[in-house]
Amino acid sequence: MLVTLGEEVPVPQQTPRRRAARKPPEQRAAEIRATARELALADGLSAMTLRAVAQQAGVTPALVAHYEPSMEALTAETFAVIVREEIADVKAAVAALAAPTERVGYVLHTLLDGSRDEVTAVWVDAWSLGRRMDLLARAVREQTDAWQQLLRDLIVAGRDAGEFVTDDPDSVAWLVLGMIDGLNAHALVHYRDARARGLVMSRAVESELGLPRSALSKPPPSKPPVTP
Amino acid sequence: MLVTLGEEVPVPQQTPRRRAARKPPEQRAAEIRATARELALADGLSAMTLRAVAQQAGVTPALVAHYEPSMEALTAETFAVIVREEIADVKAAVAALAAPTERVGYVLHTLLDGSRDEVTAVWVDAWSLGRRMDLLARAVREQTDAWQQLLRDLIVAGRDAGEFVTDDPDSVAWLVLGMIDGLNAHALVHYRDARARGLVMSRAVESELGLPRSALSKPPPSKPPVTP
DNA sequence: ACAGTTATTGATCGTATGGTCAATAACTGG
DNA sequence: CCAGTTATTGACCATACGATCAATAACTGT
Repeated sequence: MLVTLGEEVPVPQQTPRRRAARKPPEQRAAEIRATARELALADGLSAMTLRAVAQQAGVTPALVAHYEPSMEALTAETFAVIVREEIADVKAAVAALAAPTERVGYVLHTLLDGSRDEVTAVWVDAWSLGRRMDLLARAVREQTDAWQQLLRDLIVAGRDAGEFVTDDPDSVAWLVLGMIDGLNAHALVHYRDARARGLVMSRAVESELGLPRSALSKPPPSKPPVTP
Repeated sequence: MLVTLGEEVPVPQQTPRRRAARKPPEQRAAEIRATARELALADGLSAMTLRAVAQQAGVTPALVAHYEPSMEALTAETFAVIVREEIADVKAAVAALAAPTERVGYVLHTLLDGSRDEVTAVWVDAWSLGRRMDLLARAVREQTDAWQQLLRDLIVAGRDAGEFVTDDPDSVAWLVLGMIDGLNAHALVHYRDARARGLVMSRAVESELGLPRSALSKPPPSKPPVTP
């Protein structure tokens, strides 16, 4: 075979990626974690590979590995960040509402109207991956507890205010959380009408909390602030 | 470097695996699918790789690839088989019970007592993988519908028999299915007392079906037959 | 302007994935 | 007993994964 000098080597070379600018470690670390968060929300936790994060961050895989202890740790941490953010969002929104009934109504509505499907996908991935990743499983447990606690606190407050009637706020909180997660998981692969889901859910919770029919099914009065 | 004749080659060679016996294609195909089923139940759908199935079946990866159109197809089919089996189990067990209330009580009990955690894990994997595997997503939709239909039929029968009161069996069926899936997903990573889950769930369903308190919370009278 | 520090990288390793295909070896019927 | 059929395999391919480490290049303080 003849060798032609100056032959074009068919290196794919997708956008040659020049060297990343040197930045203070804290900033770079923050950027990498932010990128991981975006990636997880966009394509799921399992799409959050070393290489994918690196490319999205405009950086070498080696650098991601340098800043993060392991991909499992980054996955667990990213999951926790996303859920903490969701919880903080909801807490902030709820704080702007006065009555416990309104508050619970808002929570059900915002969690079931399909506007948080990306987060649902992250939860589902976490349940699945959590069986093989201990750190992630731990994070899932913690965040599940945090959610349950939020719901329980709302319920207890409502009971103390005389709006709800229940003898077991803890169990009701677990039940409601289970309903939300289950219905959302279904919605992920099988889009039934979000409205229908919201209605049946509201009815069930009304009954659990001793509320009059359709006390929860009305949409919330206004759209509270949401961290972007 | 000197070459020693008769040198031991450090091939790992874990149980040399002699050639698999020649079998009729239908039988071999059945064995491979059975192996896939066992693997999925034992370690989850995502553990069901070409090589893992092959090794478990005592066969070469190439043979698995030869008998199955693709791993995605095998995954989807295995998922469907497992869930169809679960549904058939429950249907058979329920048929042995007389009253609709008993039937619903049995379903709740058997789905929430933790004895079907392997299947729950398969569901969770399917929700997660289904976002990237179209065939699997399709199977998930079909089997979700099948489950909903089973529940709805039970509810309608109970209403017709005058035991249940509800004006929307379809929605109640979706709600109950959602509760079950959500609580089971939680149980997968976070073992709360199965008994507690069953109780709160029973109470909620009693209320949805207009049943008297603790009509469902009693354990079923006897253990109906289960396909192994 | 130079030396020291350190953020970033390329090269590489070992392992895993799903998939293809010609070659092999075990049956089968004549 | 032999020829034809075919179930099974080994040898690959291309790709992806997480991770490590010496080398490089961009800053910093003097």
